[in-house]
Amino acid sequence: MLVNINAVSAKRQNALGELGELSRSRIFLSEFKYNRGAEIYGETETADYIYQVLEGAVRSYKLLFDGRRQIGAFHLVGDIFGLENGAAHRFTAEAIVDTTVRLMKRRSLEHVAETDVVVALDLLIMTTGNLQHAEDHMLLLGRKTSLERVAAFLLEMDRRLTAKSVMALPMSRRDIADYLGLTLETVSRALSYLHAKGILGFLGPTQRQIVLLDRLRLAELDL
Amino acid sequence: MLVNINAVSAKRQNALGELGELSRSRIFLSEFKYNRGAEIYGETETADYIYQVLEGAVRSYKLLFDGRRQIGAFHLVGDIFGLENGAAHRFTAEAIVDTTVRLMKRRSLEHVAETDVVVALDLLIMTTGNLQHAEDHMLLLGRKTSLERVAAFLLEMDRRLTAKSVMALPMSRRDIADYLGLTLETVSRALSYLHAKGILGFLGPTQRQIVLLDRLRLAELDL
DNA sequence: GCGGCACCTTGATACAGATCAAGGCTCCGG
DNA sequence: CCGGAGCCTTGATCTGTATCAAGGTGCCGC
Repeated sequence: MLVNINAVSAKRQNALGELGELSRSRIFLSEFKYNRGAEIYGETETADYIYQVLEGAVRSYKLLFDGRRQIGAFHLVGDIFGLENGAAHRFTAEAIVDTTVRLMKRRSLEHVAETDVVVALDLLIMTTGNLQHAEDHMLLLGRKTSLERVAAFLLEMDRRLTAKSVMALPMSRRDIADYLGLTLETVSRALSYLHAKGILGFLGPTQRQIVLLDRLRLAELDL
Repeated sequence: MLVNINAVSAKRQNALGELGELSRSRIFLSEFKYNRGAEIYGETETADYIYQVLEGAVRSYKLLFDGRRQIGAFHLVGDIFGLENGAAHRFTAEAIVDTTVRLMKRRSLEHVAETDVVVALDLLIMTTGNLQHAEDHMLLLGRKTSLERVAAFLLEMDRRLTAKSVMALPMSRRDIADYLGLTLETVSRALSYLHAKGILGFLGPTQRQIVLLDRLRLAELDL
């Protein structure tokens, strides 16, 4: 559901690192805001738009009938998502916190890609990046222990989330668990263990602000 | 390692369903044969060629330092693999049985893609297909039970392997286990359970020939 | 400022699947 | 025909993670 609309407010000049040629074509239409928890699109819905996170964070997931959930990716500031190269979305996307996205019509992008080989290759590069992430995640989900998974998660977020020393995780323990194929209790225990070992520290009153105190030992835990 | 070379033996006119425009450009160079168990390329090797299976079957996998293995995909007759869109391979590929592949230089494909938008879009379609498979497999590895995984595997092989009523699996129980994130014993037990329930039958002296007797009930076991 | 809710941690117990172990079958080479 | 290797099944036991349970903390609305 669209919660709040700020159409065509082009004041933001965000870092478009991965956009390549797309950033040069003026086909991003407008901004939208989604409240925390709001659904951006549902699995199997027709893919009319693609999105870029300007502020906030998004989770993409699949559900089984009985409610088991697998989060395939978190989308952070700057990330592009919803790029399915097909008629229908393959994940449900939800705002984890209040989130602003920029969006464009998928058909106009397709149209450009059909004639402009540079845009087509940009799409290929982005899709390849998504594929590589999924391939690494299969190894994690199929063969790593709970501690290895949590260590890998922290290192991924450390790399992606910010240059600052403090990691402000937007997602809950349950989100992390559903990303790592664990339960929230197991995630919590792994984090407590890393805390006790002096590998990380907690900051705020909530436990979502984490400082990595020993990236080397953390990396040794992720094989 | 290349085991046996049949260069430019173009006698085979295989079904190239997924190749699209690529099948029309005459850039597939030659055929190679790999013995059962032979490595086609290693993880992190530079990706000089891309491959199509003409006969046989191939497994693509990642290893952890202590030997834990995750197979990301099986490549069957007609499948194209080794398409990394980057300098280095991200998996190790091995022949599961004696296997013949057709191969082409990656650079010549890249060269064509840089000018021909149709070829670039073909590459995008193939990469998107690989991504979709990986996304579904993340759900399986993260959230499905052992029985659900084995049921999903059988249905996938039934769909991909042959139109015939008998499924001749080229891979061992250990390969299946490493694809599904299980042990070979758990795979064996799940197959025995499905046999006892009358959902499948075994044929030959070895247990690799399987007949699906009740696809409907099998599909109900895969959520 | 108080009550309730969302979120997190920690402890106790249960269980699915891993591990350890044994034996059977087929194939192959001598 | 025999012996051994590779592969598979089945049984017994173990264990990592899930499940069940209780309690703590911060935050928000009234």
